[in-house]
Amino acid sequence: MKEVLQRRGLRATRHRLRIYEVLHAASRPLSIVSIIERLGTARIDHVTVYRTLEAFERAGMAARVEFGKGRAFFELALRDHHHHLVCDSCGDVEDVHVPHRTLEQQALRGSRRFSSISSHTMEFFGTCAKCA
Amino acid sequence: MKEVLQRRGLRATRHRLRIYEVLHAASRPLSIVSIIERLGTARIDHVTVYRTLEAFERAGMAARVEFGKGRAFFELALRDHHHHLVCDSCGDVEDVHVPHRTLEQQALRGSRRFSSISSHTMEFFGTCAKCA
DNA sequence: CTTACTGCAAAGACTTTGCATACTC
DNA sequence: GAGTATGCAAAGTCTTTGCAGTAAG
Repeated sequence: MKEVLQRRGLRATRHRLRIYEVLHAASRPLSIVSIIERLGTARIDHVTVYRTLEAFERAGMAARVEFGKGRAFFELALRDHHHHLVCDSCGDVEDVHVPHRTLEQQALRGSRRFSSISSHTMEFFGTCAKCA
Repeated sequence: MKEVLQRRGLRATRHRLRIYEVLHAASRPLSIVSIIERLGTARIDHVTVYRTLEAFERAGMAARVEFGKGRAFFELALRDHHHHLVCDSCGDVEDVHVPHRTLEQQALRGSRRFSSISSHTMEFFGTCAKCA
């Protein structure tokens, strides 16, 4: 695990390993607050959490996700590109795979003023089986 | 124009008409700051702008859009459902139409834990012709 | 004249910055 | 030991809340 960080030029401190563990265990995007809660006894300053996630993101280890909730969520960026299904009621998140390559092509084709598209975001909202 | 507001149960005050005008003239999503700037001499308190946009949204007259920038953007919700193409460089926005009905169906089909999908968000990021 | 709207002040939620100290490699 | 990482304090940005005064229907 230390290697994962060092290979990306990051120092493998105890705090960073712990944050990595939390993200790995969650296997879904977590808000900063939620990450701090799950750190439990580790008691890491919130500034450090912000800076660590920023470092992870820059290193391509984590991805930032927005659910229109006005705050950032993070997940490990180990898996392939996917999208999220968010429960309006309980906030639970499920990964979904939707063909998206053609979406960017379609968008570019439908555009009059853009010359290239580099990325996109897509989230779905609904009700999970538990809440239904 | 007053009718548009009154028909929705909102009082047609000078401020609200002015904010409506600004949104209409822009024909693209605007941040609160940008709206206040465009109000020019009107000098409307930012709290009023927030509350007005909230009222417009509740009445179905305006839609809130997020571009992952940590702040809200608003546009009139008069036109049909569409998505946005945002320039990474200058922030310019263009509307694009991408078939999306099937997207929600695909997502639901690919889900294991959700029973229904009610909405989605989708934004594209790239470079506009001007900035290219 | 009743009810909704507005402005001001203040607080709240989330995120960032500066700087001295502590730790990795 | 050089250079990064951390904690603390403080500030910054965007948004919301409370309340008294104002205006619309």
